[in-house]
Amino acid sequence: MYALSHHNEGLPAIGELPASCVPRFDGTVISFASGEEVVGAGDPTKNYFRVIRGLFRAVNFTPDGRRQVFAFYTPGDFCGLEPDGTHQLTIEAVDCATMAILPRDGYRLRMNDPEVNSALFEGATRALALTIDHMMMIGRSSAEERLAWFLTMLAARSGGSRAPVLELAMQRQDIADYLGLSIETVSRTFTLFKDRGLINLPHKRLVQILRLDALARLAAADRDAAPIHLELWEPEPAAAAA
Amino acid sequence: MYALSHHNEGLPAIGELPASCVPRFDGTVISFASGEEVVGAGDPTKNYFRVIRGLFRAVNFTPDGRRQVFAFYTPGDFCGLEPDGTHQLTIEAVDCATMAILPRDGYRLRMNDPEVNSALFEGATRALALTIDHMMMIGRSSAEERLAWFLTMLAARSGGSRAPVLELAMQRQDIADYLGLSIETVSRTFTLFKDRGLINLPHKRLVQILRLDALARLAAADRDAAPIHLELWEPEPAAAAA
DNA sequence: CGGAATGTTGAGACTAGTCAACCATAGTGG
DNA sequence: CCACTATGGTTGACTAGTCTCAACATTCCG
Repeated sequence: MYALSHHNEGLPAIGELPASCVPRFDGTVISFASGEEVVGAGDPTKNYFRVIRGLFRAVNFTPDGRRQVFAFYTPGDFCGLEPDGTHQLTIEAVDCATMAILPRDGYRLRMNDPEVNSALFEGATRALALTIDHMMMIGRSSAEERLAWFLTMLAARSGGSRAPVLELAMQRQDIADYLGLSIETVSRTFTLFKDRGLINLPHKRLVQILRLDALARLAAADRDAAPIHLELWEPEPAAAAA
Repeated sequence: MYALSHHNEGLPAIGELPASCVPRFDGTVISFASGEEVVGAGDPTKNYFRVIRGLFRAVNFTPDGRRQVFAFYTPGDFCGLEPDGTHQLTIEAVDCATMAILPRDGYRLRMNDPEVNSALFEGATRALALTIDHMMMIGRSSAEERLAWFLTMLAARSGGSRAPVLELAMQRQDIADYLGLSIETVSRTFTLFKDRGLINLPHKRLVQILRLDALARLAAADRDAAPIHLELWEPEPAAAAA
């Protein structure tokens, strides 16, 4: 369990949050150290969770130790939306991060509140939609396509910039287990992308995207597409008017 | 779209359904021919669906034609639970089958009905749970483990018998695309299971499970488990008391 | 500076994919 | 009733991509 060790050593309290982050959900906010467990597989499903700060991951293990990372959760993301009495996934903090704990009982009592309902339902269906993509990728893509998909997704999440610099909070093993690859293959594919000029790796945890267009095309798993040329991915409409 | 061609040629009408199948959901029931599309990827999300009879599949394609079967739906299953304005998945009839069409508008109007809400939410989270398993399997399992997982799942769905005979309504290509394998590998693995005495294949579409215990162990992806011995999978408690 | 953890690179093995031939079954029409 | 065909399924030979194991490099931290 997440152990009520809310050691908020100088971390921002709930007061600092943007209002949009915890709308009409009153929950306890708890901080987790890197690697610390929020819930473990098999724990009773007492709460929902919402990320306040930092990065979390949902993982699952086979009996013989193979590991699959099911999702990464960033601020604003809901998680813990599982049916039945026990959690199927373990949720852990990737780096030092904070989470709002939202007791399920409270929601059950408010089952008639349409806003709560649609928020929960929306969360579940949105997770489902993402998972469809994820599964498609794992089931049918090459190593290159998988990593390209991952980087493209991170770039999209991180906001609008056309050549974003991504800070990878997770380590290679997490990426590998998220993409269904071995850590070595992930590493080799990073190197490959660097050698091809698609990215820069100023630091192991820092990825500068140089050719988002090329990555996006790879990610789309469209092997019939033209083999990459140097057009801008999304020319500014303002500039185009000149 | 699903074309209002409800050609109910001698098929059971909704009156024949067990009451539990369409509880308090009043929708039009439509029949589909084998391979016929219920909704296509990109169609607007106007309805939810509930399988009445037969088998449906949810599929997705990459731009270059690779195919992934996301799920099979059997009677009682909900589907069409997707967010946003358009469907991500194509839903098709595998064999000749019927589906209840449940207009979303109707549900929105009944957002305050707690029963409808929990049914929808339950459907979404249950789909999510299944998908977690599915993804774990696709991401981290060998061909043998995947097929064992598939057969074990079908056996569990088909009811209690300890040595069930499964009728596969779907063809090998569907199984392959569901498991993220090639059709040849699926075929070879069937043959392998037969040669090992785990199953019998009286007909291509008929699988007799001989060693559910062994399949279940394979499916659990537990490579450290004892290498299969002939204990009964689930000895009858009554018999054990003797 | 030393040690541990993390990441990269290389060589070889192995699983599953691809391509191609073959087989089985179910219709269809003479 | 029997070719003839179409479809779906199986099998074999070969290939390619990824994993495994091992060595090495780098970064982090005490």
